[in-house]
Amino acid sequence: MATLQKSIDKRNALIKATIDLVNNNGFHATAMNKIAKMANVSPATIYLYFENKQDLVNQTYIEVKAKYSEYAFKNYTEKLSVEDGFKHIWKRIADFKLIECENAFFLAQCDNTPIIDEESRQEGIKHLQPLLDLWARGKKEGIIKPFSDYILYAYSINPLSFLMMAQKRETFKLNNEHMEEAFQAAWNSIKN
Amino acid sequence: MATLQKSIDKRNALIKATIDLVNNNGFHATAMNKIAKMANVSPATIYLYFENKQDLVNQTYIEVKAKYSEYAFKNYTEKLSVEDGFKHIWKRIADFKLIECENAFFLAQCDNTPIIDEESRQEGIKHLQPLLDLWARGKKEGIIKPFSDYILYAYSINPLSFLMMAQKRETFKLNNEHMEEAFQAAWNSIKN
DNA sequence: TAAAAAAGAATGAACGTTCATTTTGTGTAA
DNA sequence: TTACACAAAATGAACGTTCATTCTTTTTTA
Repeated sequence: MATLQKSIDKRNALIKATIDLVNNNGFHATAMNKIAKMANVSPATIYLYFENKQDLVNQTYIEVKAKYSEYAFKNYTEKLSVEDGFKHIWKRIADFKLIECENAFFLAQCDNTPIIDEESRQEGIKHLQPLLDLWARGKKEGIIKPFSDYILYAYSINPLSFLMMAQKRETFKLNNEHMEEAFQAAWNSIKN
Repeated sequence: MATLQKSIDKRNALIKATIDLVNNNGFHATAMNKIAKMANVSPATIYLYFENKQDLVNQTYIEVKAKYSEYAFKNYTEKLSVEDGFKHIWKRIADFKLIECENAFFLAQCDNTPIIDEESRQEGIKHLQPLLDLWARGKKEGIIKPFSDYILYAYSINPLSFLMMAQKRETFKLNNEHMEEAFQAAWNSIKN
């Protein structure tokens, strides 16, 4: 008998190519053809790994989103004070958006367009729980304003996406001083 | 001699249809065919008003962006104090994102994807000057933190886009109380 | 050697755009 | 006021191209 296994490398190459091409051309302008070529694979091979184009982009989204939240909570522990915990997570997310900016840009694009199935989108949201828990504790201790989580996120985390986008477009160059300012702004907007 | 004039109504209908379809399907998934049908026009007619599909979406972007900044600065005067002036503009922008949310959503999509020519994007940025002037004054008077305009924008204005998106996806329902909270967060993040 | 994996060519559908034609509206002559 | 001429505006069918996907064949490997 012979059971080969599909190469994880090929799958990774396909996902990487998808991110790259979608980032630069958008989802629908990205041909399966091109994805295959960039991944050094035949177009037909894609369909051994993914059901169709939509499935490919959905899975890419979920994978990148998982990588994002894993990165965000690396080394985080609930033992930290609310302020320290927040600063830790905030800095990790900031790093991700700057260092893994191709991944972050892909997420931004998915989150601002109708290319991702609602189901996959919901799947991606789940991972932020530790941050929500931290906020709940902060509110209880009177350290964080009693705002809805949506507003807390909009003002403390999401602005990093805007800065990343400006950076990517090369209309703005983030340095360490900017980062310090940005964190101040974030913390001031949510702290009590 | 006979000089008919192309109907402005038709052009408007085409732009409206473009916004609607691009919002719901994305740029590349929107066929000229469908735009024409929604605008009650022949596909060929589009090419009397616009060079091609890219030109159509570029012009739509510029038009919506102009409407946005006109809305933002309605009734604003430099005679207001920095805080009052900021609150005025902020509320106008918030209203736009909630009331004209189809327009706002279209802009968000354009600003987060590569569908718009860089040239058209630059064209759209110009209009925010009064806000930048206000910030410059605020910094000089020591009322606003000496942050770069990108950071001020990211933390005080851009979060509204995130809230609008959540609202549009019906995962969040903004009410007046939320608005008050959001303004507080915005002001706290930039005030000295 | 047998079955999974991969390949590349083939396919039909859908796309943006153009072409040949018809319709519309206006200035002018009767 | 009417009728005509004519050019701009508008049309629907048609075009060539490109796309996602599939089919058939070849390659790989246990």
